[in-house]
Amino acid sequence: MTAARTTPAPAGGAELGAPLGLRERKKLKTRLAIRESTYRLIEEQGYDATTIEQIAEGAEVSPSTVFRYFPTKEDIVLTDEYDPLMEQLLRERPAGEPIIESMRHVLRDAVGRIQSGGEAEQRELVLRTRLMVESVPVRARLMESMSMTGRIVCGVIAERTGRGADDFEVRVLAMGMMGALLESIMYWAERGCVDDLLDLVERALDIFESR
Amino acid sequence: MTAARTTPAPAGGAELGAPLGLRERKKLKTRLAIRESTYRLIEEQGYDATTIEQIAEGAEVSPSTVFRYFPTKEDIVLTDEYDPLMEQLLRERPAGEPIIESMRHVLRDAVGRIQSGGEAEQRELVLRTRLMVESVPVRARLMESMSMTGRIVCGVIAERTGRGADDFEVRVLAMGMMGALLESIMYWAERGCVDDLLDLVERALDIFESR
DNA sequence: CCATCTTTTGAGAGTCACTCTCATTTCATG
DNA sequence: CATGAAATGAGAGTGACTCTCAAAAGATGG
Repeated sequence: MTAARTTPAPAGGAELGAPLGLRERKKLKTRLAIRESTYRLIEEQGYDATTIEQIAEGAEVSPSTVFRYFPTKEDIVLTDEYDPLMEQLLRERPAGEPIIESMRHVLRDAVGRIQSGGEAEQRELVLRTRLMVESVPVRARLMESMSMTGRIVCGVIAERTGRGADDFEVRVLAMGMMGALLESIMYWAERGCVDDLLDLVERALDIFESR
Repeated sequence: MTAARTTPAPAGGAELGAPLGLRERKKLKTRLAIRESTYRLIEEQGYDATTIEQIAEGAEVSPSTVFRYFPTKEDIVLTDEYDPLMEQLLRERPAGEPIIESMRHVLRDAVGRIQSGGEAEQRELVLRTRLMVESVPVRARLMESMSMTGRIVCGVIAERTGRGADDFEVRVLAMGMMGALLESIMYWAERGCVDDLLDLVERALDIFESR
């Protein structure tokens, strides 16, 4: 759902064959350490009160290093790797299927994956979503990445319909859907993340579909 | 279209009776001076290269004063007073009319107003829209204000349908529409603002309406 | 016109995210 | 183990934004 766009990414894609040298393993660990330090601090004292310096200290790296791994503070919280996954799942759907139907399946899959994943993953999702309601910059960044997700959806729609990804109708449709989706997440977050997210998302798609 | 939310607002609303003392007139002038200084500098050297200090200098005020009038740099460019106007126009539409139809009329009215307005107003619109494509923070701020506009639309829909403004369906619908609208503006901006904006907006609504 | 009260302003110091540069450390490779 | 490449840390610098405080300027009653 959120765009992955960081400098030292985990070696583009999921090359299984790569044995991953010491260097790469260390990078992964650092990246994780920064994230965890950030999550912990934010839960303790909130987003605004948490400085990069504290995050660096907690992760036992220098502030410079934090910025080498994440371009902005918001990105530490928001960057994830769902977009490529979503794109893949989306492309796997039958080409004839209406896009909304495809999205429904894909989202069901994705949300299900998180919910059945580790507890840590769920806490992360909740924290991130909470931040999105509480912090203006985080929300802004999320919206930005939503619009990137929208471009991906555009790509898929375009492929299926034979139209260009830059086609006006395609873009308007995709972003309309994104708006509806984002709002359903907001709604969920505002109510303390206690409702069934999957249910909300599906309802949002229903609403969008039938008008 | 964009939310007005600044500290020294032009005396809330349009109280015609107020004779406007010297103090108020000065504030208005300062506000305008800051805006104009900003627009000029941005056109000359771009958004990022323009600092608050330069803006202040150009407007012949201190940097502190700039922040007293506008909470952030983005707000200098984006703050406008369309939201209240839109809300008013929207409420003036017949209650039975479908919301999309109402929006169509309101937008037609609003866009028309700008196009038939002064040339300065049009240049402003174009500059702002261009910035939205070029600058990440500006775009973020615009999205934020779009979601505020969405809340207003929610309010109107709620009134008409008798549902709460916090009703899930209402919110999803409103934000979906906003997404579609925003994307049509992006589309316009990306193509150099040469197409007919009104036409695009209406098409966006059509698309949104018929699915 | 003056005294007083309130609002607006400017100046300055301070915080924090983020950028750039450069020397040092650390891993990879033959 | 020597050599080259990549990652790190340290430090200085920029710019948006906040806060505080004293000076300036408009509003007000006499």
